[in-house]
Amino acid sequence: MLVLVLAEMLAQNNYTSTNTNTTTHYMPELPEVETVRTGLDAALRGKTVARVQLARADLRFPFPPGFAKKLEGSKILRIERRAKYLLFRLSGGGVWLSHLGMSGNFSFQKKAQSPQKHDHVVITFADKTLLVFNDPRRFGFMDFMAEEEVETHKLLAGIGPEPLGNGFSPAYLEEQLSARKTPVKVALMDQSLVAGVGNIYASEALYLAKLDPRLPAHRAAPFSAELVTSIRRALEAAIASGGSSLRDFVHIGGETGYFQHRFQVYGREGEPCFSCTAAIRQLRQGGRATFWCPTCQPNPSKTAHLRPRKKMAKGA
DNA sequence: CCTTGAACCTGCGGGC
DNA sequence: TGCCCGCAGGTTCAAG
Repeated sequence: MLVLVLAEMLAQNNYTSTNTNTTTHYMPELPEVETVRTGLDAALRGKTVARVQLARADLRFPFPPGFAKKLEGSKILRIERRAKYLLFRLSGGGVWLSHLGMSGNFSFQKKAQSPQKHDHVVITFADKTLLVFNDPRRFGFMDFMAEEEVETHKLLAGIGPEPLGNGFSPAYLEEQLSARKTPVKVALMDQSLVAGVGNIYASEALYLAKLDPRLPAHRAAPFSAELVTSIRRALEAAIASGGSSLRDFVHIGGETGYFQHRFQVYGREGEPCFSCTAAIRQLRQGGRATFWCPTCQPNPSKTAHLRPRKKMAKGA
């Protein structure tokens, strides 16, 4: 049953056989990747890879040499997430790493269907079920490594603490923000500072924390406790929404509430703030769109005096 | 070291 | 209808 749920949920963009729904884009930041991970883990755990077909030699990067052969014959033990990366742990000690980029999409299929545009990887399992990776923009990619290489993998080694883990403490965040002049919103999107916070949830978290996204990071540092709480709340709410849509899907029959997850500010320029009704505003920071409420997230010059207290001298 | 901006690639919606 | 433009979840890289 869950298999059907997953197939539908993950095949939003290229579902063909009974597609009557509008196409929805899903946005692979941490909550979305975590929801995908949950679904894939439930559907694929224990399955043996029989065949891997690549429609091209590269996505964002070339597939590693012998990629298909390294997967074939292995059993999927479990699927983990680190930042926005998926790690498929395989029997034999191999790890299949995957990133969804901007438009990557895994769909699970009970039987082979006619290939769709941008289907780049088709994996057939021993039980004849299939997993298809579709990615129009090809910002996604895949890699393969031995499990002992995970910690030192070039793309994983520099990633900051998981925001929902213990390593992401107010003290840590304050230290990190204090050393930066860049706008706090840009800082939160830096994967070396904290893992998995992307363009949407950076705006959402700052709204919850009532902080102006333009505030220089070092001036936001005193509010690190609020920021940690707000980041976690924003991410957890979205994950919960994804989880509930997984459960509810069977009853809804086509709509995934997950994709209707309501954002407080993202994408809502000109619309009323849900808290104060002021018009949500938009600006560009580091080339990306930022959304904020000018009333609930007041100007830096007005927040300066709100500093709780002077920072205590550090050390012994 | 930090910071900024361009680049990667396709699809879509708005304006004309 | 169609063309052109800007924009979109992420990350890497070069240059300042």
